[in-house]
Amino acid sequence: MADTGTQTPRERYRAHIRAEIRERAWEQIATAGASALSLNAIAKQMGMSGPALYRYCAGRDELITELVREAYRSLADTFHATAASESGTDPAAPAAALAHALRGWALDDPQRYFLVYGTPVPGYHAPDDVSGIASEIMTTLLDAYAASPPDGPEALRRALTFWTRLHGLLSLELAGHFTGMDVDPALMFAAELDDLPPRRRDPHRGH
Amino acid sequence: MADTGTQTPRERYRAHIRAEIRERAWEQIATAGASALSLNAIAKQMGMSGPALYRYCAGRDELITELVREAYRSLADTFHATAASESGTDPAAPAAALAHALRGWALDDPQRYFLVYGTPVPGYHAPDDVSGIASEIMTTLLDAYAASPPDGPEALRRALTFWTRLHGLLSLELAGHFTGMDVDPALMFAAELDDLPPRRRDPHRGH
DNA sequence: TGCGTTCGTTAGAAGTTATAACGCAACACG
DNA sequence: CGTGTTGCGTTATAACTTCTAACGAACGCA
Repeated sequence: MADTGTQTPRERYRAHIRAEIRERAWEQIATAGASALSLNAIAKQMGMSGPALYRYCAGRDELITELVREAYRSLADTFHATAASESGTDPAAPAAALAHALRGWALDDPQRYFLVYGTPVPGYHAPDDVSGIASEIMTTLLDAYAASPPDGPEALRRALTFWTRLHGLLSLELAGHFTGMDVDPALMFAAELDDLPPRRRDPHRGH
Repeated sequence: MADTGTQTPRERYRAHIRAEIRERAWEQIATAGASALSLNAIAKQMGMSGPALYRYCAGRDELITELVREAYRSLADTFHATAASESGTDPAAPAAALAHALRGWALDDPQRYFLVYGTPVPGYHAPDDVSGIASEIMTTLLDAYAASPPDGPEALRRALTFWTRLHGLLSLELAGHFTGMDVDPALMFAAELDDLPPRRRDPHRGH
């Protein structure tokens, strides 16, 4: 993006190292969870010893925040791509396409999903740009529902229902709460997706 | 249960200390999350220094497992109590009662909820008795749905839908993903609860 | 009263995050 | 092409953490 060509060798090197740090961090998170992420272990894996890593990242929390940002960005991009590729086809389907994209993204790396939608740390507040990406994701979903009936509040309600229902299903599936319970998550997902657009399209405001 | 009267003074003392340990642990978890739980800090809070705690609990993981068990047990008891108190009243309502009980239990201590349904640690497997309590919870929910139509698979489907939808809503609410999004979680919850029993072929009573 | 169990202590090993100070290599500039 | 500044990686250190080992003292039971 920002003139990659006019990078000094040092900037180039820094970017490379930082990328490798994030890469190793993702590996660790995938195998042992975010709470087990160790800067020291990453440094040793990269052949350098301990404090050298602090040249490239301010600390453990900053690195995790960067990974959270990367995860949000990844989901936002996935949503954008599916929304774009689905814009020409069946105008009633974009929500379904987003649903499948979400499930694929979640199954692709469960811990990445949990980094976005998992247990929050009580004190922690995400930086502004991260919540910006979060609202970007929500907007993409909202657009998918605003397409058919150009109705604000109703589209929001549908988008929220999409989000909460699919998240409930995915979250429990990824956490392994369905194991040994004779239930096919993929089938459940399909069933919920089928139920998703509330059939009562008539003005059902009264609550 | 097992003759509390015939406790030796030492057993009595041990039980008291262990209870205080769990109490302090819950305080820490509520304010800083489970990943920040520190045995050392608990010991200092209790006026004794560090390794003394290892007389009462095998280690950090064992303590967390005990808290997870306590959380599961608490939810199971809440469900049992709700189902029992609701057994005499409206036979179509027990699921709704369970739903409100679940939401109350979740809001009462969000981190306790996440200890049960939050981000899992990839390697960790809960001990048998904990998964026993989990299935006990599911059975209570299942009974609430098996009451009206004595139909196995359909009751399971409804119970699972109850679980996944309400968990999705609660999980996102407790994690704060609705903040700044002009949405009332309580209203959303009521709306989802209203949509819950799929009204396809309900012989007794439509909604 | 005596004896054994159990408790809480301190000491220590092996980790972790994170900072400070130092030497050296690499880059940039005259 | 040399020189100087910048930045990288090192080791040392502090302050944590979990957890084990060994010791003395208190407690309970006979």
